Amino acid sequence: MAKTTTSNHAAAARQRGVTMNDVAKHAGVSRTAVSFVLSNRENASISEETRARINEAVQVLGYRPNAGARALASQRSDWYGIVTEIVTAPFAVDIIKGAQDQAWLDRRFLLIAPSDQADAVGPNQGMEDAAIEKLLEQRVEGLLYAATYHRGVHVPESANEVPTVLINCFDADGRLPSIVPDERAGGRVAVERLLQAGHRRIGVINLDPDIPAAVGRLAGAREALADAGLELDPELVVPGHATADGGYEAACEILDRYTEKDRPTALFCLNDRMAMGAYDAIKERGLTIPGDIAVIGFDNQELIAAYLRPKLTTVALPFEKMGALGVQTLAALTAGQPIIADQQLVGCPLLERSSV
Amino acid sequence: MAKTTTSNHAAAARQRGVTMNDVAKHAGVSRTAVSFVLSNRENASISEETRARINEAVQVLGYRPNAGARALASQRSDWYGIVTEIVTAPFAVDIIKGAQDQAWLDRRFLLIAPSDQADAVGPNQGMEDAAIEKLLEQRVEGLLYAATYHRGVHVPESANEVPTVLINCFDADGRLPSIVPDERAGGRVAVERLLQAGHRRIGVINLDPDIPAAVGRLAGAREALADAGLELDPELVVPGHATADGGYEAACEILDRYTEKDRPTALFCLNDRMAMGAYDAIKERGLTIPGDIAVIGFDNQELIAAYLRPKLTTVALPFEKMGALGVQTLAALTAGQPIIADQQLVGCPLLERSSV
DNA sequence: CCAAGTAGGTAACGCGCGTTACTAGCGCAT
DNA sequence: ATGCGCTAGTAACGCGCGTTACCTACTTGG
Repeated sequence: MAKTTTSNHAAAARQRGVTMNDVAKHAGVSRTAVSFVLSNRENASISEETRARINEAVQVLGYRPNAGARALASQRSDWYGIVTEIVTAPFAVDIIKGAQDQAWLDRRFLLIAPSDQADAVGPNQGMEDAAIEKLLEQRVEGLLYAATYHRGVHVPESANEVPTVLINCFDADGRLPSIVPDERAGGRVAVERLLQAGHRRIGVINLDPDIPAAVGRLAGAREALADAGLELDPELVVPGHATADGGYEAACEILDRYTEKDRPTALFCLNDRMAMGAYDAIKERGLTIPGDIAVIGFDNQELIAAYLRPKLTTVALPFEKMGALGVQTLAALTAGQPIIADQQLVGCPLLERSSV
Repeated sequence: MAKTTTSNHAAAARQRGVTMNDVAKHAGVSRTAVSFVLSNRENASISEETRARINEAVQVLGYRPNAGARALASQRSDWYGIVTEIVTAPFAVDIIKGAQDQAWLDRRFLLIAPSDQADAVGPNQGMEDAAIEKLLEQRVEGLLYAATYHRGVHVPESANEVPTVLINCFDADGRLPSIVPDERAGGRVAVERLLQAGHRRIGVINLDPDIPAAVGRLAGAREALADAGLELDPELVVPGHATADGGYEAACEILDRYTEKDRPTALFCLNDRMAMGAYDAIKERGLTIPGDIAVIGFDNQELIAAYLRPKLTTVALPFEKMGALGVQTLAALTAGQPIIADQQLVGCPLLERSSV
């Protein structure tokens, strides 16, 4: 009964917003005392008894601090902002999640701004500027700028007003710290896995050869082969369009080009979408995975890799980890610590499934 | 040159935060005048000349309003909050995007709170409460509560303190307005499409028969058949686990059970993941899609539907639209307008691709 | 020449809170 | 009695802004 009354009281009071003043009155103390207790001030001398009275009043009235007012008075918001090109892109989301989780652990709030409105008119740049502007209006203490695929970017100038960290991309103008996947190590681990399974003739379905992902992954593949005393046969590297259809066509070409003896026994597809297409090409020819041809992908696009049959062994891009690291780096920067490194590389773990 | 100076000036000033006072001084007017100009007040009488001077000062100094202070003074935040179980779930993200875009159009900001931290300890409920609490501390004016799959939910009590709208779920206690997909109409359109293509014997790979998705889609399928003077053969409805493997097994069962003559010529898979498995079963038996067997899915899980070969014809769940509608409904509620309806149904459009 | 507008502003309060400076009371040594 | 140091607080300012009430010219009609 008493409990019901209390909770009703709380609900009613909240309607109009219970303030510290209300709490102070209820506890019979000054608002300052309440503030001291709530912010757990070290050198404040408040007796245990009044402290208890205040805490009780907070409970009874259902007091909830006003984050905006607190930010205004204390001149710090505890907010970070993240702006990313395509909020619904499968990868952007994982970055956001990693950052969000980490921010939550640090008792901070992550404001997420879209930079690609559905009905945006004109160049994307304008949208991005507006998003950053909006975040700065909220007085975020730091900014995260994330790309959906690893590449160089030009960050709007307004980002320079607060500490900024780039995720999954790097500053083409070379001033801002960034966090990117270690593509090279990822390519290496993929091919090492194939070598370990006994494959010596490995086909590679390549991406656009100019992007960092292709450059890094291919370099890693070469390293792994070199370690085993092998070389990458240029003929076995076929270009592919970064889709399932592209992978299908590339796989067809490589499979039909050789006799059964010369045919590669494994395919390293530089992304999972292409691997998905390669599966079709392989199955179409009556070959089995991994019996006749082993396949390894890259990206770990869950919806594909985990549902293909057999499930696809692939190398994961560490999006969540990059997001978390981004927040940590930002925390360090806003705390005035020096930058750890211009560019932090994050490892790409191999995910063993059933296609090798 | 002059421009450089200006922008430097602006950058330097922003460091310490340019306030309205600074603008007022620069323009030689009172802060009130600045406020009037910036908020475009109707009945304020400011001459065109001083208005121009103020606007110029804003430009020169690089003034940016402080959203927190504004919220504090005006007693309205222009913020909505959204809390959803699994931020990275493929569907949740689309809801967020729809809501985000709409909020942006309405010049509002959407705060996104996760209710499923990676390292959450104990029951999920605690996390959700904390997330809502955090949003209320930011003084959001309304709350969106989204689920990743259509179902009944219990919303934490604290959500009652501000207008709340449910998306892709409904209040099991029946008090809050909700927005859900029209599963029945979706099921109907799927089967109508198959009928239109000449199929008369249609297999259905079902979901857990108790969830709203299964109930609605199946009911819609029955309606479509009834309109064509047909009945749904109970034997042709096989239960499936909601994964690719589940779809594979269900499809195997239905394909192997009949002779070529009695075999259904089309499969309605109640989700795309199962359709993905069904593809494998069909191809494995040397049958072609859609030549021998047409397949239609549900959900439009892009990464699957758009990359399967042939691309999967499916019925889309209108996540973005639901998100947008959620924000619109919230806007109406916070404006004091009466609720349009307890439950708003949103249509599920058919996406024609190549599997029918 | 005077009262009554009207255009063009400004002073001052309060939003909810953090923070600094100050005070009142008390025990204790001088 | 006086001074000192300590505990347990409180008064008051300011954060940046919206808003109301008010004030001062300058017309305009009578």
